Amino acid sequence: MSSSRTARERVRAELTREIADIARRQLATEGATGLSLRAVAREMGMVSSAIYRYFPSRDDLLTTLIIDGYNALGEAVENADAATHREDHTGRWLAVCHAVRDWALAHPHEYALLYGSPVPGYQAPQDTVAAAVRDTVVYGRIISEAFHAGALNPPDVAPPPPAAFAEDATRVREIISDIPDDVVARALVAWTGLFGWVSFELFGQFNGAILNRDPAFDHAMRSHAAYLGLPL
Amino acid sequence: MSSSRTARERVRAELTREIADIARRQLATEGATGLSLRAVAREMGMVSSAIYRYFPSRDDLLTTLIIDGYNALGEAVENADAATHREDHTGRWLAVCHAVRDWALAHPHEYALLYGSPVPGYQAPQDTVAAAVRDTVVYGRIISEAFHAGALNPPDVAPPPPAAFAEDATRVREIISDIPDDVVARALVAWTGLFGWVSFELFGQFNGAILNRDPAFDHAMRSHAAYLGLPL
DNA sequence: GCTCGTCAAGAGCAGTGCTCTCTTTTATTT
DNA sequence: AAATAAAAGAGAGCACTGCTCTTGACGAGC
Repeated sequence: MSSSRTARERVRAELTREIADIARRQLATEGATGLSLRAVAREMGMVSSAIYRYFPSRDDLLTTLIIDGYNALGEAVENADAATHREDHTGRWLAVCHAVRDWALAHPHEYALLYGSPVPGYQAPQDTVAAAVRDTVVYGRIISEAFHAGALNPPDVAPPPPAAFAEDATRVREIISDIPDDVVARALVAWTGLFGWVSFELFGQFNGAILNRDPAFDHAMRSHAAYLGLPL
Repeated sequence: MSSSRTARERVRAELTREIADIARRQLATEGATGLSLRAVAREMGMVSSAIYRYFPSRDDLLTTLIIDGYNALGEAVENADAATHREDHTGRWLAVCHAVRDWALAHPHEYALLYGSPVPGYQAPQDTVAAAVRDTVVYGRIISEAFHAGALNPPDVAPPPPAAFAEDATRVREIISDIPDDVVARALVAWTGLFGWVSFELFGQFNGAILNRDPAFDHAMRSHAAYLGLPL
């Protein structure tokens, strides 16, 4: 009884996975707007309406791809961090930066789906946020551990964060635990700086100007490290 | 002869402008992928094929909107800079930052078109780049003037840019004139940091975490100013 | 053995960008 | 003023999209 039911559910899970895989391949070549349910169905030898047995709408398929994307990026970041020495906080930060950029360059359309313009009419469901912060959690752990190891000695040039920032800092501390407001503020600047750079590079803003990008990126991220107070 | 010819060309120019205007309104409400030539034609009381007399393709209409967008943002940035004291370089930087963010918040879909995921299959023609650097030119002027006024005293924590950066720095100096490589590098970090923040805010990455955004943004941009070496 | 839920298939709806042809309007030339 | 050339609008049509609804087949549980 349950064995046959699982047999059915197993083929269902298998097909669901295959649809997502083909969709991901299409996403990689055509981009988000080029993702077509009918094309996926065609490639599977299915009729288009059959897809709807597995994904109630195109947006649901997109959601799956987004969650998978966040997880893939998060895993890449986790692996990069794990391959470094725990006490080498600067190395960990740089490893995270390069992991984000490398993954983005390898999966430009997926990156665009995660960090580019939101798909119009598409409202990200709550399921995505858990996966979305996976890389941020790694980043937060590095900052937090560096701070508590006394390895964060920021240059004394930045103004203190405004009082109005306290509330947001408390919320951020649910991810990056136990660091003072000013470190939260600096962490935010570095984090947005990382993704700002990657987005500029990927979305064509550097075209014709910044061409030798590997060393420029590395130096920019070292600059952020210096601003964070990480030792160089 | 020429007066009648201009009569025809005048109504043509008028219609072209009206199409672009309606398209911009649609873009503002529906987003880039929701921009439909047929809908524009419908709103104009035209038949869809007639639009093609004015814009050979949807991409051409998009190009027009993109150029207009860059110009609108560039003008906003220029005005913000012009409203400050020329010697107050920090104030000018902050004015530019807020102008970019304010414009982006007021025109989220247009900002997404300019700085978000590139539209798939769409190749930005050369016409766009002239308009695209308009805000960067203002920024570059501020940095350059601050440097030559001796107002740039960066904290001595950042590593010097790598030798491989020299070539790109030369290219950047065509926009930001006469500043040394390390200032170019810092300027790049701040510039990407600004747009990284705005993109995060606009594309939903701050949702549920950073809510009191005005003061947080202002502080973040002051931090970039400090890193640039601008006096606070 | 019969019923019932699951699934694939197909037709169809409303929409899209774009092209082609045909007709009407406008401007120029003879 | 009439004839000609150029430009623009109208409409049909192609191939495509997401999505819905109905029909028919198959396998599991009573």
